[in-house]
Amino acid sequence: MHKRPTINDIAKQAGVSKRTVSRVINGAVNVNPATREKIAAIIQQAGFSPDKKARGLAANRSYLLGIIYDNSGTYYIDQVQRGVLDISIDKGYELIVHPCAKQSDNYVANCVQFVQRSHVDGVIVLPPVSECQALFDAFTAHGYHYVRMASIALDTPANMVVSDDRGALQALARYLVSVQLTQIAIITGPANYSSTTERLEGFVQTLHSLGIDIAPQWIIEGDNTYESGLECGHALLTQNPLPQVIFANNDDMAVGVINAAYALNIAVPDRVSVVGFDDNQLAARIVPSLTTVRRPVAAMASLAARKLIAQIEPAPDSEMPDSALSETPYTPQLIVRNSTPR
Amino acid sequence: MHKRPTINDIAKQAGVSKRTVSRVINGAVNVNPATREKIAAIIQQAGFSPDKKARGLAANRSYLLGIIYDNSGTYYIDQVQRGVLDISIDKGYELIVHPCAKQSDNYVANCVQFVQRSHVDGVIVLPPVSECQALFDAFTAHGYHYVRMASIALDTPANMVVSDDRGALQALARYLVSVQLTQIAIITGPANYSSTTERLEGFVQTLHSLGIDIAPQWIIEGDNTYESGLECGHALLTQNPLPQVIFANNDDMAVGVINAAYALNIAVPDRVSVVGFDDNQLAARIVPSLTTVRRPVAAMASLAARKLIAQIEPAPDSEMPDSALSETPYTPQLIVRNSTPR
DNA sequence: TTGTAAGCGTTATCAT
DNA sequence: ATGATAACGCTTACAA
Repeated sequence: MHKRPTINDIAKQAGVSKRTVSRVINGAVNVNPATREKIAAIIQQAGFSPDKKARGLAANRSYLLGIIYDNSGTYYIDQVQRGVLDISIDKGYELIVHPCAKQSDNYVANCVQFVQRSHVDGVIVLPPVSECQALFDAFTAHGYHYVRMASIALDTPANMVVSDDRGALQALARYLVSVQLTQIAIITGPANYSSTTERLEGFVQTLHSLGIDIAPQWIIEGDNTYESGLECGHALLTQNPLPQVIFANNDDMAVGVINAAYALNIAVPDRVSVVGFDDNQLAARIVPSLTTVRRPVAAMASLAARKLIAQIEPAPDSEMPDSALSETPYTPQLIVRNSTPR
Repeated sequence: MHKRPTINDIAKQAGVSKRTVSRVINGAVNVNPATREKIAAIIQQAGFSPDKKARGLAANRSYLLGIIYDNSGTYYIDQVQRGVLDISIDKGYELIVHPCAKQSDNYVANCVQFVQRSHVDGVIVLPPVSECQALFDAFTAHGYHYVRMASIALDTPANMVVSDDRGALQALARYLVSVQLTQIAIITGPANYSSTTERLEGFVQTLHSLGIDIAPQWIIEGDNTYESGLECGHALLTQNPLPQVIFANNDDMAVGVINAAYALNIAVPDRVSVVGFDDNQLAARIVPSLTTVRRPVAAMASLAARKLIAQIEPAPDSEMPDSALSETPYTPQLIVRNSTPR
């Protein structure tokens, strides 16, 4: 690595003190416009950009954001990373990643240690890790900044970005009823996830309000994996009579159901329809393509980044009005494809 | 964020100078064992870990590694990230991500700027970005450290991690011939990618050596996207006679072919077999599941991290023998599934 | 509007 | 074997 220009080099070239250069860098107000422009030009021409570690050392910041996740699905993760970067880069923050193993029981300590050693200024936490209250108790105890992404407000607004999964499943319920699909089975996610509850309740309650109730043996619990979908799908599809529709708590399981149906020689959607949740890359490409629910993941991640940075940088004034961070309710969208009748 | 203990706090507590604490942290030899243990205990008990930015400021390092990619597929990206972290964390480096838009024509400048502003100590570059020579000329000119992942040695061994795609397709050719599948069509990747050439040549030449030649109209160029697979698959499947097998340069395209076959009501593998490359998450889940080629992506990424760190930290001695970085030839593995006859 | 100087938490040089 | 002390590149009181 070659030597990069420093603030001193710029100051020397401009014939001013480095304090003035610092002012220009940070957009302070009290600088002579002529001086400012001159310095800006030199900075530009020299390709200078302030050293984040030096800057951070002085300001007690790292200008690093972290992102913590386990098995959120690679497509989801990728979208979150891009959504966060869309915002953070402009604000001067880089993004560092921390995949963790939620099943290992020391993962709270592992995540705390990550924040400690990496010295990130704050972290964005994806589901299902975002549901682990113990983790955020620890973060709070340490005074760490964080934003959680989830399907329900588990925390203060400043610490949360929420998608309205409940509303999405209300819409799905209405849609299914509207196309006469009323014998419905459900493969839920793990019972202790709030995403599971939100979706299940939104679905079941709306169906109930429309006069439809689901037989208890048609609600079974999966674990959001493909294998689980395969297994639960098999269980459901070997019952008699068959449900008209199976809703799986996510696309991975829904694809498992489609595979189970295929193995049992049950045509989708002719004999049974399948609906998922996520709209991941499989959804559009599986045969038949999957009817599912899509959340605006990248946009949600961008908001998470904005909220996190707002925490880190106490508003200098009312510069960033709260409205910018207000809850644009992130309403997921129902995507109807070929795994339900047209 | 609460105040963390610093080296001064530790020094004070231990009743020694901070230079001595520094020695303990860095495992210097000239320290009294008793002193060392005492200090180590205090560090442990205080939960102290040295501040990377202060350390980096003094040592002219950031202890940050970067990873640059475009559309390598989210599953591939995720595996690389985890593979890199497996190594880098132990060596004290965090990982920062930079998705970039290769189609935008200023992306070389964009990537250079990323390295500049983030002050990463080095970057790992994934295909297809890793094939862009202009980028690495720029990196070299700036004196940046990098490692490229690709299907052929485009650079010095220290800067490359290579998978033997050519060998994998030789194996595939032999397999197909062994099961009597000899009327073969190919959907290649973009002609200017070396991965395309390696796979195509390995395949075609081996087939030729086995007495089989491919009709020119059965070799068409795709662009590695699902949509392209759909389109090229349709083109191939509306010819008469039909090929027995279609090899697509990656899984996304192979899944496109399967969808095209489905649309044309052509049974896979009964009337036509399909083979892909990557073994991404779709491959095992599409119906029928896809015969494909799997590279040890995480292991390759780990090696890339080791090579990169070796560049950054000039070997103190022969501590890390070159053998550790030697080319374990990364031979991909043929995965036979249901899109070819059993 | 601009500059001086101290300090952020480390490592590195040179003594002792 | 250990310790002063000066960097590293920046921000920030405090002056001028």
